[in-house]
Amino acid sequence: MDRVTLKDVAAACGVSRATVSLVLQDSPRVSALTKERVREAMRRLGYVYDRRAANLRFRRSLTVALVTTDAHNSYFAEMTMAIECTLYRHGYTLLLGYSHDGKQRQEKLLNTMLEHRVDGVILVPSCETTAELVEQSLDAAGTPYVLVTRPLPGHAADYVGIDSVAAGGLIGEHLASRGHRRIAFLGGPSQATTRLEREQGLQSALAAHGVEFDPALSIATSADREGGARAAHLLLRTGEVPDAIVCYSDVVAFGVLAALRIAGIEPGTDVAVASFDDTPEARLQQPPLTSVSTHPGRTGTLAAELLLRRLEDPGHPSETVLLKPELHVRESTANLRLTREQSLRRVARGGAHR
Amino acid sequence: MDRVTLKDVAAACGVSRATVSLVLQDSPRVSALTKERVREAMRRLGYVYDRRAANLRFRRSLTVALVTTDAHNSYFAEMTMAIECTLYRHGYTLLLGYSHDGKQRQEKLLNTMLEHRVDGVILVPSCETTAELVEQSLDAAGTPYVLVTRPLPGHAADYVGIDSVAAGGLIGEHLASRGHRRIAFLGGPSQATTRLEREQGLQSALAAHGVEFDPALSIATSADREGGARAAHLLLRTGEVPDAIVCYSDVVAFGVLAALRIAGIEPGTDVAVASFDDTPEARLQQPPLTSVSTHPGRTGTLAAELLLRRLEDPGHPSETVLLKPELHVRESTANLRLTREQSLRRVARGGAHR
DNA sequence: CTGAAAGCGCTTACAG
DNA sequence: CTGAAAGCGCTTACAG
Repeated sequence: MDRVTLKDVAAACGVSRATVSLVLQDSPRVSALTKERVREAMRRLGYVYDRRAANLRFRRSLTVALVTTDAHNSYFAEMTMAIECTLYRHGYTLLLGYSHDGKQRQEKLLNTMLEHRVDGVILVPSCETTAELVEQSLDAAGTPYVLVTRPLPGHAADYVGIDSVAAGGLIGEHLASRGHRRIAFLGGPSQATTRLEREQGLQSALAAHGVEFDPALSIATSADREGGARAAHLLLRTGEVPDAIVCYSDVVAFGVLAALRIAGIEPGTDVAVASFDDTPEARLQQPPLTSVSTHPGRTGTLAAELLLRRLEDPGHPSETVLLKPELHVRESTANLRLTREQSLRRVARGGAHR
Repeated sequence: MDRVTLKDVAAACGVSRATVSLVLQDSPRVSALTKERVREAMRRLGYVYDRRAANLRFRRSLTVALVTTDAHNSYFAEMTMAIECTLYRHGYTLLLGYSHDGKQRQEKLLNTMLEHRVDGVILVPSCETTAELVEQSLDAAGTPYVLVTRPLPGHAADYVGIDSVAAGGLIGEHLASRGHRRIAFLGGPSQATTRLEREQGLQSALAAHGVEFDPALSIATSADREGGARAAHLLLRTGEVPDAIVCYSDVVAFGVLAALRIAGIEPGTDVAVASFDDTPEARLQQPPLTSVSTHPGRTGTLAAELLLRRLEDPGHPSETVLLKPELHVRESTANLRLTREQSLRRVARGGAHR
């Protein structure tokens, strides 16, 4: 038994395929009676609309591709859900691919998505993605797209992300104003724009308080738990415990916390710890983790909305949306009793550092 | 400028569309010289293969739909990644939809996926999904599918999940053997098969140790952090702190831990806490959480493999794969010093309970 | 080794 | 209000 098509439905009610097609679109040009008869036949025969065929004519597929790095990080999971939700509400279906932060895999995925004739693409650029790469694939194919989370320097396209410099600044300001002077920045891939920007913001804010950021305390690793643990090890190997540790992300921080404890250093007591993302898990740590919210849900929603607008109006000038980060101070940096003790140590050590 | 099609490429090299199509498939029927010429032209013109059109003829779309509940839970995030990875390796692209555990939304999503003519579907059935519902949509359309994570009683289809009864049994056995007698089961939707099975396994294992499970201590809520907190409140309102709390999932446990602390009850010290999923976050709690691994990655990979096999061989008898759970004992239940103290209390209270 | 023709399932002007 | 015809971009026998 073959699949039921428009032709079968048409034959079953003695009308033409054109009429059935019009019923499908609920066109006012078809009488109510005919509509009812056709619809009844569709139900009876178990007809399922074939969008591929329709889209071939129609030149729209009502699909959007999301190519992202992975979903281990709950930031990306949140963002993905928000994107799907927004697309769903507008009748679009999501095609999803994980690049695993690999350039080659990303290229293959983008190509496949284009072959599937998605109407648009939302891309979290993998680590080594360059502006040329995107131009050669997406722009060349004339497929609208939005970049998310990681900016691509020197590239004019719709972009949604967090203001990473400001995010770094928030933490720097917070730590410096509490008197911390020796501050490490742990984890995250060294090439990542996000990392560079956060560090830059951190550094500027510290400088504004007369605190110099020591590049030797910036240790780049992968942006996962293992990376955090590794960075913490490398830091401790220098024999120095800084006043505060800023982690590239909450996930990195989890690894850092574990490594510190193994080394007998109590986070929040012996050293302040702060990070980026403000995942739900950050709140649940012991001590609860000071973290800068990067608004994954809002980012996803905005990205989808920006893309949908561009689909409607391809000529719309490209737009960059930078969300404002928010600092959430928790016990990992806010325990006053402890910071007072630390202040003493800090003062005692002060001369050696400057 | 219109999109470049086979026709344009054919015209550019003075061959027919058929020949270009054969080059695309690297058919041995075309000479090497012609192939090179055609490929060069495709590059030069920026030709992008249109799978929709190809599939319309070919009757395969090389796409698979995943309809799952959400991705807040890192269990589902892991599973989704494993599915995407396996599909990618076999040349399939993933269409993704989140039902948010809603029956209606799931139905709409499934319908859309069928309209997109996916070759197969991987479904995490939403809460109220019945066997009939699945039969009316997926079976009626003749689209192969695999059920994941949540079984559908009385339904013969490919299924991959964890043996939830065994999982509950592992925790029951562990807690009973440590002398715990009053044991609560918190969180998770009451209708969920998974919940029923875990509770059943828990109850049986306790019974084997002569411990009776009190249904009054089984409190169903949503399967998220808030649900956990709510369940803990309801439990504490009875005025009793049980010996141990079994949580429906790690995420629920995070809510329970927070609520206990707010109430001045220290998890691991005043009450043992265990849960299901063994997410990376469980290890990172204070105290580290005893949890039963439910193998999300393995589940996803197997589900995709089962579906791919069925796509190749539609007549293959349907198969149920039940993964064996694994108990990971950590400090939340394993702190011996504490359990000894608790034993005393327990003994002192023993008479009152039985 | 290559081409002309039919067809996948739909939609869209154009007639009537 | 409804139908006949062309066409979306590809593939697949069938000829030559």
